[in-house]
Amino acid sequence: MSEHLGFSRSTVYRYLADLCEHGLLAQGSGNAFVLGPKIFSLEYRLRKSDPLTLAGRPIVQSLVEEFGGTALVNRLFRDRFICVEFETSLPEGQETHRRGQPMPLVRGANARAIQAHLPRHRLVRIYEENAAEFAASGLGRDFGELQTKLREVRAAGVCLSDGELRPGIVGIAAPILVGPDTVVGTLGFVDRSDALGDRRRKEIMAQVRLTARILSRQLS
Amino acid sequence: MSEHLGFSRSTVYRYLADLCEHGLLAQGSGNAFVLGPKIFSLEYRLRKSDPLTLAGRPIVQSLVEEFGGTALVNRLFRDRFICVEFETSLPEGQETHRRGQPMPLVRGANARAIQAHLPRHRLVRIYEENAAEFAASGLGRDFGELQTKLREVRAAGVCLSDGELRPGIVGIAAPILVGPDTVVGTLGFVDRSDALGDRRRKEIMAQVRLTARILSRQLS
DNA sequence: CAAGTTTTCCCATTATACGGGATTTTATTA
DNA sequence: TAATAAAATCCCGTATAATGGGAAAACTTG
Repeated sequence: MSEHLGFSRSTVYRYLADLCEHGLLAQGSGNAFVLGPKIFSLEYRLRKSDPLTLAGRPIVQSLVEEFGGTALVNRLFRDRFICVEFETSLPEGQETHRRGQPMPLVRGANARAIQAHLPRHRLVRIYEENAAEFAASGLGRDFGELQTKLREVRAAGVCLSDGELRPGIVGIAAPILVGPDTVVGTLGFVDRSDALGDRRRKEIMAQVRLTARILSRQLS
Repeated sequence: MSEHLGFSRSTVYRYLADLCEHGLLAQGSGNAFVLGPKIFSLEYRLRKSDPLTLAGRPIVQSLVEEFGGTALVNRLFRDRFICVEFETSLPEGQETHRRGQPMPLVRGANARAIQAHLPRHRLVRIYEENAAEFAASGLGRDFGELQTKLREVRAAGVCLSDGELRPGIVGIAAPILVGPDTVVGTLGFVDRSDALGDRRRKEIMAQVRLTARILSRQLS
């Protein structure tokens, strides 16, 4: 560790002792270190206090009860986009998503829902940093084209992607907004393409759009 | 904040900026600060890597499927004792326990299961720090009496408490051990007293004991 | 039990975090 | 919209606290 971090051995010992002392690390079996109890308690606090997580839980549960598949709430931080709540009807271990997982900001329905409501300068930044990926995935060979597509998404209030992130998987997502038009996250739904007929997709899109709007209102 | 923490205003601004920078805090709506995205991703890592959590999940699920009620895995850290995995058949919001919640080390079945396998000096310390509570709850007016009781628990490999922590609630717990006799946590089961007849209790105790032993072996 | 290894402890040095104050930005009111 | 007040950010010299070297202690291993 000392080598890897570029600190002297004494310093590494002290660091480890301090981190353990404060519960951020813990000595696991053998001579291994694992993340400590503080992580659990911080997550517990977060879960109990974060309004998005709190309000999102019953919603994702209801969606999955109604339509099967997987439903998730994702939260946008300054630069990261993370799944903060999810529910699935899939058997244990087969989930495609999980709490805490980083979500892509470029491709997929959830990314699109975010992009559509991002202030221009933030969108530009994302576009520039990932120009190659945008071009490769077809949507937006230039920035103008992207904007046109996003304007549609914005008008619709919900968006669908089929096989854009993973082949054979459909994603449906709607933005969660606070205030007039500030996006703080998305409500997403995911299922296998062949499990969802055209009629079903429309139905789910309508529901996701509505529930995301309810969530938005609860937070405002 | 500056007043409360005893730091100058500049320092507090810098702290907040740094913490946000690293994702430990995030600026919430308004001028509030909330725990940041790093908490989610750390918890995610922990969940994916911690063997106790990993191995515990299917077990608590199966127990609840079989017997209803609530099942939990608790992990003992140096000084803290925390629920790291739980499953319940109770409707949302009515759970008595949750992931991340600190568990008591003095009273209740889980506490007893830990105490019974703690090295002497650690038990002494806990006893001394909480002598009043031990005495008040009847078990162990002196250290000798406590030891006698714990010896029984240890022999049985499982223990039951009725209304010891919360009136009308039964707890059943067995220690999770690695190596010859090092306790790292407990497997617990909780339900309403009136929902469990004598026969049922015996049945569950046997199962909890067995599954805790399986868990122990998986970890060793 | 001795040789080797790991861990802890201590202290002088240096680097970096701190707070005061200047500067910029945001909010408030007339 | 301008003027005033308040809040937030930035900058830099000083002082404090983190660092690494090395000695001592504890633990492994042959």
